[in-house]
Amino acid sequence: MSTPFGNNEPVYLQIMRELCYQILRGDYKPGDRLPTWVEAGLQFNVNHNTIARTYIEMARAGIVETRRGSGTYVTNDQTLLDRLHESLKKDLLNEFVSKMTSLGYSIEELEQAFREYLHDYSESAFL
Amino acid sequence: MSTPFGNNEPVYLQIMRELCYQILRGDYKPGDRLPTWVEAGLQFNVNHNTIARTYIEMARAGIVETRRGSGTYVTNDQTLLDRLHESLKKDLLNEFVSKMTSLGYSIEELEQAFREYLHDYSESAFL
Amino acid sequence: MSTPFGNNEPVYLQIMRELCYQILRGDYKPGDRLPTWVEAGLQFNVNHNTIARTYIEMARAGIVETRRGSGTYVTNDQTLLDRLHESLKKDLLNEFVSKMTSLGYSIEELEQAFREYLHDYSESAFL
Amino acid sequence: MSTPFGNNEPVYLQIMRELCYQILRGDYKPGDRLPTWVEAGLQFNVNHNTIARTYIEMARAGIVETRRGSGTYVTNDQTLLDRLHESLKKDLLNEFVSKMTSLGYSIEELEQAFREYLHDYSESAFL
DNA sequence: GTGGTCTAGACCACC
DNA sequence: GTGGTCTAGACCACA
Repeated sequence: MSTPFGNNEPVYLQIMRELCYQILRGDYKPGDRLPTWVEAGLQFNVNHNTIARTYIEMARAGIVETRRGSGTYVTNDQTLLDRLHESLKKDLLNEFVSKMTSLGYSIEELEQAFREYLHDYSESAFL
Repeated sequence: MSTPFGNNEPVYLQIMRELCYQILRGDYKPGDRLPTWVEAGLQFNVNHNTIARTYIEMARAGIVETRRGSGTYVTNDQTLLDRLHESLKKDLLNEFVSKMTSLGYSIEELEQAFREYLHDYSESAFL
Repeated sequence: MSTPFGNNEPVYLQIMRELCYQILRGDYKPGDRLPTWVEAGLQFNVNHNTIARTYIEMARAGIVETRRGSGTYVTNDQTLLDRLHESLKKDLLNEFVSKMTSLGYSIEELEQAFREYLHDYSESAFL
Repeated sequence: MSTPFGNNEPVYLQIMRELCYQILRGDYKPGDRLPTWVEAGLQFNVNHNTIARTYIEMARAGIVETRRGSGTYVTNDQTLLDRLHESLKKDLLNEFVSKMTSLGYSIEELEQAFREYLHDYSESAFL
């Protein structure tokens, strides 16, 4: 049964999230040059204008820095990246726990469900 | 620092989620009558047409049943509700774990972060 | 694949159609007494008020005649019934042919499709 | 004598049927762009929101595909269109035959009535 | 300029 | 009085 809540998130935000995750988990390090609009457009299979918008938003958040005629670079401000990392972690945890409790789960049931999930997850990893 | 990913979800879907959660956690039981368009509109502080759209979507998903001139009722199909509950639980777990791993967390770190979060959470509950 | 056009026809009209058909094909003859509201309500599994509305509409069309405290009777005006019969036949043919041509069928293709359908139909009748 | 069964079908469904027919008979080919909300609203002389609802339903049925900021396009899934065409044909035949038999026509009388109708129909075409 | 959402208010069909 | 449809017009997201 497919969940009845469609995914309406704009494409440029989905890409922004993906790129932020790649930066925060170290795929791109501070100072690294991100792919050009066209390259990233091909990677994500979207129009390069969509990538442009993504980079603009990331620049506004301070995560990247664009240099005219040179490219888009990951910020050197490691503190900012760390804060962002921590902030996203907390958001994910908050969202997950709050939605599960909205579904009627107590803290104990939540822990139980989480354990079961990870158990199944690691088993399936052996395949 | 506020997370740089805005929430663009349409209001009628937010309300749909909220109502589904209320049904699934038992606030409304199978066969119960939901608030009328106007009542729910006042509750959620939106126009009654937005509620109408919400109810249409929920009816299409089989979660509720509308009877003209009478009202909107929670389905009596407990099986469907159970399946929906299970499905939503899995979706939430999947989304949480997949995003955390995208952020670079290993399974162990994930468990660790989760435990810490719940620890802080239950401590703050004593306040 | 289920056709994407739902059936929104009001219940009282569906019942009216069914009763008219029963009269026109002779299940009820001119002068016959129709079931009471309550009886018909049980037959069609609807509220007796819905039957009341059905009978009112049929009376307005002259097909039946209600006598206070006695019941609802099929009209004795055979001419009216004949005209109604002819009229419904033409409507059905018109609607069918016009929709099929709207779907792009020529007269020849229409005849062909109709013959095929009746062929399959009579074959399946042997089962 | 006008048939006593009114047509209460919602406008947005009538338009949906009309557009589906136009697509299925080839007025719009797979991949073609349908008129915008406003254009179609002017064509059918309804509010653009009614067209919006029509397009939403057609998109849900997979007949069209909407691209934000670009337009609404006929699906490229020819198989789906073929199935829909076949399904609508069968529905029309089923409805016609079942209603005629409900009216008391035997298969032979049905064939006879159909032939007569087409005969008159083609004669009138010469006018 | 396109689709998508939302509002405010009207009218209708049904119960 | 409930759900269902439709209008008219506004604003936003996206391309």
